[in-house]
Amino acid sequence: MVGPHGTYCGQVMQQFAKTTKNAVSKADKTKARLINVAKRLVQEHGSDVVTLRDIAAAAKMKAGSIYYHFESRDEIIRAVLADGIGRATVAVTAAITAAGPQSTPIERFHAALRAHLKYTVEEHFSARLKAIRRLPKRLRDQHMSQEREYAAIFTGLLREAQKQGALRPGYNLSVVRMLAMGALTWVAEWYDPQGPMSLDDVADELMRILRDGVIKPA
Amino acid sequence: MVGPHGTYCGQVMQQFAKTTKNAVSKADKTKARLINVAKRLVQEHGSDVVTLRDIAAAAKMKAGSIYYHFESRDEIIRAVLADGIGRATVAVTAAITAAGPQSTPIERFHAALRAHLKYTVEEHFSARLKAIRRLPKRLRDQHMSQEREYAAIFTGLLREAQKQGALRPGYNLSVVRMLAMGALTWVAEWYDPQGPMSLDDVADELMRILRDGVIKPA
DNA sequence: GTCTATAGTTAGATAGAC
DNA sequence: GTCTATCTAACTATAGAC
Repeated sequence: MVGPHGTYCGQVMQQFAKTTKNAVSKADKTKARLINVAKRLVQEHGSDVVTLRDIAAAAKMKAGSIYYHFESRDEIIRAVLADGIGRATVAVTAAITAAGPQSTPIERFHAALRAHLKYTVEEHFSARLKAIRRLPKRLRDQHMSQEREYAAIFTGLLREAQKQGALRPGYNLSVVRMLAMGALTWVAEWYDPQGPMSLDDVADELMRILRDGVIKPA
Repeated sequence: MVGPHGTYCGQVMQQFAKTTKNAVSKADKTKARLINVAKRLVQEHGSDVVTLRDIAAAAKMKAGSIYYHFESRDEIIRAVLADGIGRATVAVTAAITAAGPQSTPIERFHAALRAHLKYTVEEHFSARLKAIRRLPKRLRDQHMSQEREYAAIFTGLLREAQKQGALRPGYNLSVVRMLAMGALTWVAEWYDPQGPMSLDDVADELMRILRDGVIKPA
């Protein structure tokens, strides 16, 4: 009657860890399916309005059955958040790697922003914001620590650029990073895929602002 | 048994309109008090978790009595949003006026961003984001039209600056505005009032980015 | 592992007394 | 105008059959 929660307790990004192992039980698959289904629903309707019954129905199960795989509704939401930030990390680090070892930190930062924006908008990241506050403290702390690791990727690139003397002096890099990523986080709220700009265009526009500024020098 | 909803139906920013009239009934006062109480609760706990019973208790009433003043819970949330954006508009236009007629559009834009940030963070504007999606379409449309009017203040200043030739060419001003305001909207998520930076410092940092860029010219 | 059935809560909303 | 009392409808979560 007790589900296999304990096995993964404390682990972060279960599904990524799992793929490196051989044993993938039926429970693992069902759990992963539930996370994917829940993610889709949360993206579409917001984390607050999605019920266990919704998730169960979309996964062609009954609501009660979910409790075999998760201890509570909050655990599912947390798993969705962890999945999202895990995949974002993969996407961003891949983009950085793709920039190549010859690239400058600024070029890598640019590539990272592009990847971040693409992921953010396509996965409707802002739906996540809504979820975080509602989580019980323990789960929220877990999420915030993942969030910090993710942010550190970007700050690290800026710091590299700074060390190479590529930045104007006098900036607080954390503040610059938060302003830049805030600008991109908000894009999901106004971006129109039917419009003339691609997401890369938007990221490039931000990069141009960071590079040149908007205002003509007097 | 029917409340006075119809009297104000379709009106925007009731409380601002009211202050210009003489007749302020008891119902008007109670309604305003309910909006203020609801706003405080929404700021503290998020729009989704605040219940009518919470609002009633904080206003020292019983839940059922609220229905004399509002048709539904959604109407209260909408009133909170309208109140918020109304006050933000007042704050921003006041800051622009305070910049004086001799000021440049860029200076006025700077003043507007400062006021916007101050209001956004102090009133925890981001709580609002959470609320918008849940509103029924009719109320959401009303809110979005107010939102557009507010945004137009900022785009207007940028367009003035552009006309005076103060901006670098090739920028989409709406995109610049949305990126800049997105950066500030996100500030409420990370700003620490105990930290070394004031909110004006943050706004100034963004203005410096917009002015000079972050990256050294090659 | 998934089901059915249901306990236990809590929410928004309404009716009628005062 | 505000109250009490209550309806109805949802939700999370649990228990036990299969």
